[in-house]
Amino acid sequence: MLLILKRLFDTIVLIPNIWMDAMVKSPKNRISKERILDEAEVLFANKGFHAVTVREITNAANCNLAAVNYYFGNKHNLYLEVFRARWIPRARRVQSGFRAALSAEDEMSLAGIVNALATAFLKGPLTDDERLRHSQLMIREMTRPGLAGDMLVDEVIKPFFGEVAGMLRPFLAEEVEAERMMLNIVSIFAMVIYFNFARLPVMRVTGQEYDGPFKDRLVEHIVQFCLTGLDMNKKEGA
Amino acid sequence: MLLILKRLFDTIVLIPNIWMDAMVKSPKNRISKERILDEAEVLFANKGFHAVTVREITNAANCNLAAVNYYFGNKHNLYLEVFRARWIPRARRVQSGFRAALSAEDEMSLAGIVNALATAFLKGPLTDDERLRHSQLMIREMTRPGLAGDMLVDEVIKPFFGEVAGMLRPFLAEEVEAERMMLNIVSIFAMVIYFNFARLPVMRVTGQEYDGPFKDRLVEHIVQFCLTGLDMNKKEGA
DNA sequence: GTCTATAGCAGGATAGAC
DNA sequence: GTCTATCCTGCTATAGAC
Repeated sequence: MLLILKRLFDTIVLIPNIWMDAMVKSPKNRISKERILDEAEVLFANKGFHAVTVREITNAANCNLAAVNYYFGNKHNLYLEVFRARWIPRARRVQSGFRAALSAEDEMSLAGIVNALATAFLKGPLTDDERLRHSQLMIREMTRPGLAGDMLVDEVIKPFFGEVAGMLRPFLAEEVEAERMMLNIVSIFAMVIYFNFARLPVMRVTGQEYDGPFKDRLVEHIVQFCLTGLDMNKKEGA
Repeated sequence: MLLILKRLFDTIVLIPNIWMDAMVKSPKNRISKERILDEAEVLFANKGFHAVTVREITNAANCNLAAVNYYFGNKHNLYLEVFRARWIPRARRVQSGFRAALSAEDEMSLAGIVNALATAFLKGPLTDDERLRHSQLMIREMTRPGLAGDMLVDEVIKPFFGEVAGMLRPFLAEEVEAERMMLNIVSIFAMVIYFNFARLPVMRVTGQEYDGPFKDRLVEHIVQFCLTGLDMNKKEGA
């Protein structure tokens, strides 16, 4: 029991500091460390934290079992670091892609904003694999908070939602108060995220592969649905 | 020695709490098999297949470790059985709720269908806990196919989507072909499912608890968003 | 910094008493 | 059907050689 308490204490308090020191003092072997982060992200995204073993990671990264503990202290810390060093920077890249697409337009419009959002997240700067990993990790953290979820919401999602809110504001009626504004933004994201991570049921239900042409149709659909809902398909006079 | 201390600790401190929970959640008069299914579902929903141990389940169900293997053969089979015996019947209850709500209306309408869908899934026949569990399990299967995902799509989702498609058909233009029809239905579900399982970020971003009044506003928002998109909030003349 | 070897333990599964 | 006792695999984490 003392051992257990000690382990707990180490995990929460001591190891992160030790690990920070190691990172600051020994920036030599970035390469192994980076490979571990790469492979760990893929595996964590595919299978989840508990389903992945450290052996699996180090084998995939073609390095020694002990390397994870050497560089990251323990498995859980590696998981957090995957978010700090991989997920968050990638989220920022997607956001930059969104801003770039917007600033390329002649003038801002509701359709332009929604289109830029859907495009950035479904076709944006990421490779297809990256995109899948990204949303899988995100979904995992949303369904099971406590591992890295808070960091994710506070540092990435909330600020970005605020930014988008500011962009939409001029186009929406003054009566639309803060809560409704957020619900609208969340709804756009719900669509984008869902079509990203729920490929399997979407493919099964539509009978389509997630190839280029289909993704183009998806973006088009999402933009139209977010702008006008089912209205766009309504029968004349119905 | 440490092992003995830990066992002692478990026995004195942990077991009584678990036992009390078990009395509340799964009264002893339910036969063991049912109690195991009840507790297994809660745990699998909260933590995922790999993060849950058989010991955890049998403790929560207030029965013996060997019971899982006796009744279900192994852990994975128990997981599948949770879907067969709990998830699918509950999904059918939700679907029945949807049909009941619809048949209570004077005449079918687009708004009526969407409203019945959102209501059935967000306020419908389930308790709040059931609803959360239900969507958590669903999301897990969607992000990680192979455990029970196929069964779920084939036996529940696809047939239901077909049914909804038949209902929407009369209200949509003839040009709307099968794929676009499915994308529309998937989109409605994306909204409903997202607001069900992503409570945490939604709460963090809106600053609201998922209480009764907020859920009413959610349903209202979802219906409006699905019917008219952002249009409903658009500034006059924008 | 990298690797081997291993401690120490949790977890799934089973045999067999009752 | 239920329980105890136990096997044994495979895990994380660490010690210590090089």
